[in-house]
Amino acid sequence: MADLTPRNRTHRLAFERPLVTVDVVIFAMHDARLRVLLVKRGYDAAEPFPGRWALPGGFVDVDKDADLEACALRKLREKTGIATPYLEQLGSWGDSRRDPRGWSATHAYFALVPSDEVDAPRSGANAAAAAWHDVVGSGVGEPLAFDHAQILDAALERLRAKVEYTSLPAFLLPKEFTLGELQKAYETVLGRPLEKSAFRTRILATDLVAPVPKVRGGPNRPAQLYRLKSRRTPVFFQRTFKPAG
Amino acid sequence: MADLTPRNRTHRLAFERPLVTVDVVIFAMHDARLRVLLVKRGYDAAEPFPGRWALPGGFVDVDKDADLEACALRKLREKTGIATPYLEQLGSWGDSRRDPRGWSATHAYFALVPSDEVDAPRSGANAAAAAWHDVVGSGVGEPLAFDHAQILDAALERLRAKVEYTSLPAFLLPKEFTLGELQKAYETVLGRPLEKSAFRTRILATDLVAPVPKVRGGPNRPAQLYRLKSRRTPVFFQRTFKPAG
DNA sequence: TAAGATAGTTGCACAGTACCACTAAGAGGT
DNA sequence: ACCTCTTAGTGGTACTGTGCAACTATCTTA
Repeated sequence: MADLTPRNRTHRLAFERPLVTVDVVIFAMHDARLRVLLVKRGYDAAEPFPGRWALPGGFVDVDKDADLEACALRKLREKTGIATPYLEQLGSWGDSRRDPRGWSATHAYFALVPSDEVDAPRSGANAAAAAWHDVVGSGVGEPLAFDHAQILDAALERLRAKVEYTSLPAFLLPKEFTLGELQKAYETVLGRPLEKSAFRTRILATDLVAPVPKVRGGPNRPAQLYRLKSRRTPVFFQRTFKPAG
Repeated sequence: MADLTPRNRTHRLAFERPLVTVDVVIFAMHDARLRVLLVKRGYDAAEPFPGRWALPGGFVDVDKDADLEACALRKLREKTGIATPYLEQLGSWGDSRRDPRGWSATHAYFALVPSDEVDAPRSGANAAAAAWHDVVGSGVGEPLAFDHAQILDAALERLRAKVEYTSLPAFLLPKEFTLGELQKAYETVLGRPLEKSAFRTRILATDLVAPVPKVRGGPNRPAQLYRLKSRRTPVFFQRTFKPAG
């Protein structure tokens, strides 16, 4: 306990180093349902959690990855082909037992991808092993590899909390959308209905969207189409939607 | 690029592993000033950043540390003697260049410690090398080791953002405090004055504090003393203090 | 007794949401 | 042509919490 500045002791570099991974929780919305992309682990019994569903991720490659975010973007691009999603660092989980191969720490990110850019996981080498899963409650209804269920739960909690006061659901929609569709996205993530009037007032009072000179037709009154003013940066509101406490 | 499931490839375990560290941004408030605890790095020129101030932290010890949070708590306890602070994960920073010894990733935490429990850094082996620094703007007015200035900046940004809608400043105060002192803590962190009336209404409307049957005297009207109902869990408000957008 | 200082309250204006009712504009059936 | 259904979009009142400012309360010190 005398060593208060371990970085100063060169021999520490020879100490055992933890495993370092990056995992990405990728959310999308299809048919008014929130979904998350999972990959199925191989059946090689020598590997941990064979056959289990897991978050896309893996070891940091110190030769390929310039930094953690680049590593997360690489995983996401490999799985979905999307290069510029909304990407946010979620947190890190590290302990001696989450991976049977040793002390490991994972850096978790969560991404929101537009529903028109990924209808199906990307075709490719192991693409058959990746699939969208419906989110039900705080998970996907089945156990996941490692502590990924816990990470997914944290991602959902973060997402739902931020949806109360940010424009995050807009990143789950295609480039052009109606205010009705945006409200539906909010309601899907939150799991409760919102007041139409207050919702529209709030959205239009911010600098979030701009109308495009088009409408969406249908078996009823056409709706004005909007686009995001910024495809990457969310807007923060001053209030939450509904007093909850 | 064909390998989409690197965890399934055993030989990866032999790959080079990044260095893994934990750093803690420890905030306290003394005399209505926000301060952060820093440690001075040794002067051994073989080590990176000799003589520079740095955040308390160091390598994860896979034998001692059960998980990341335990590691952060260990660093904090070694430096301040405090065992149960408010502790929140801040984020992680990892890239190939932040540490000249190799690809490294740090897990950063930030802690809020009560002003009456740490007037001075703990005495001990290297205690002389630890000191409280006044926060000015987004830093401490001098360069720090590694990317610690960036981490400190992120911690301040997070703290100031959350102070707008949470009870975090309460964790910087002693066990018993007046509402005036609490308001002063908010104002110190935010750097702007708040309305007394609205502040009191907000605080008392939540389940944050309970009065203790004591008052604090002085050269004026005595003030009611309060204590936190929960010493660890913050309260979230529905609104921010002042519309800013 | 007055002055000074901080504690704590009260009243009014204003902003934004909740709630709810209303109008608008299309498709499709009769 | 008309009615109905459906979703888009607007308007009006009530309520809540903050901004602002003035007011009262209670202590010490001179």
